[in-house]
Amino acid sequence: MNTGETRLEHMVDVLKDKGFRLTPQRIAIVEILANSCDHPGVEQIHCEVTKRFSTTSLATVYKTVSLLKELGEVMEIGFGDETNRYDGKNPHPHPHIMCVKCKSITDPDLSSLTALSWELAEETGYQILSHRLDFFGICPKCQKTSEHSH
Amino acid sequence: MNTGETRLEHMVDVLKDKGFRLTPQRIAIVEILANSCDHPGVEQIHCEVTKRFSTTSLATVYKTVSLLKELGEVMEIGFGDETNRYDGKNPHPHPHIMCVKCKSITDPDLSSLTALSWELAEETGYQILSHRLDFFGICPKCQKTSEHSH
DNA sequence: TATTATATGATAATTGTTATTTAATAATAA
DNA sequence: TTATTATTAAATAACAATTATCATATAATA
Repeated sequence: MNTGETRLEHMVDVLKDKGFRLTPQRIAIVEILANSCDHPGVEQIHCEVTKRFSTTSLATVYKTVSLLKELGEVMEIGFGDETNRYDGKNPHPHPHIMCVKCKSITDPDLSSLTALSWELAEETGYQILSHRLDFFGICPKCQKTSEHSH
Repeated sequence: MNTGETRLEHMVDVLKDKGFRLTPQRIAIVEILANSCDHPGVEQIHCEVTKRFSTTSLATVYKTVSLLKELGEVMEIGFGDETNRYDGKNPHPHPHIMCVKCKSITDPDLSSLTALSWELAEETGYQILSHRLDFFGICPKCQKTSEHSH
């Protein structure tokens, strides 16, 4: 499965293969998505890119992210009234856990999840295409800081 | 737990107890949320209310729905770029399954889900407050109609 | 019935996102 | 290397869902 190429190289290859141009801004955005573990939002990505290419527009970030989304290379994590966040490391459906205080998002390992999909298909007759499993809570670090503030 | 009062009565009582006024529009919105099984959106609720109170403003629907949400009496179901939908029958976290074609949302029964929360808390050290488990697929009815169209 | 704080309705404002348009530029071939 | 050309970027307008504002209306209470 992993032929030795990095996630960044893979994403760049996908763009190249489909005939999309490899502009510096685009590569920078791909790098950010491929390397960041913190599930950044558009605003955060834009903030990062402009450190290297100061004139980069928000619209460019939106377009690049949504292009990568269409190509199946990033997964969008939408939270109600919050802004969207993106996962470029693992673009396939997987559970997330978000801290409601510091807004950090991490990927827990949860077995016994694929079993759920089967159970569901059996029960409802649906053809399951995708799912979304997100937990909300308070991370260990924020639990500590709220103790201190008492 | 259920003292014999209907869901509608309960929601009205909560409003009354907290000192919120029981205006006709508000009661109408609560009725719609308490009785509809199809997880309506704001637009759909507004459409229903105006059948009885024709001048009801969209803003009133938004405000009432968000009041009930804050009181924990309706649960918001947000889907990415789609508009929000609301569940007034069961305002506590529970799985949904949505048909990507007809946009219908139903509530499947899934056991072995609370176990997942425990597994997660153990693994991550998070204090779990809430969760969201949504499946996307094609419902039996839409599966049939797409066969016909071949 | 009068009082008063709260809710409504109409609409303006805001926010996240998408579309548009002109200028810039990556890829290609001469 | 340079010229060509279609694609991309930047700036900004447009958009849709939602929220805020404020004058008017009204539910609750005395």
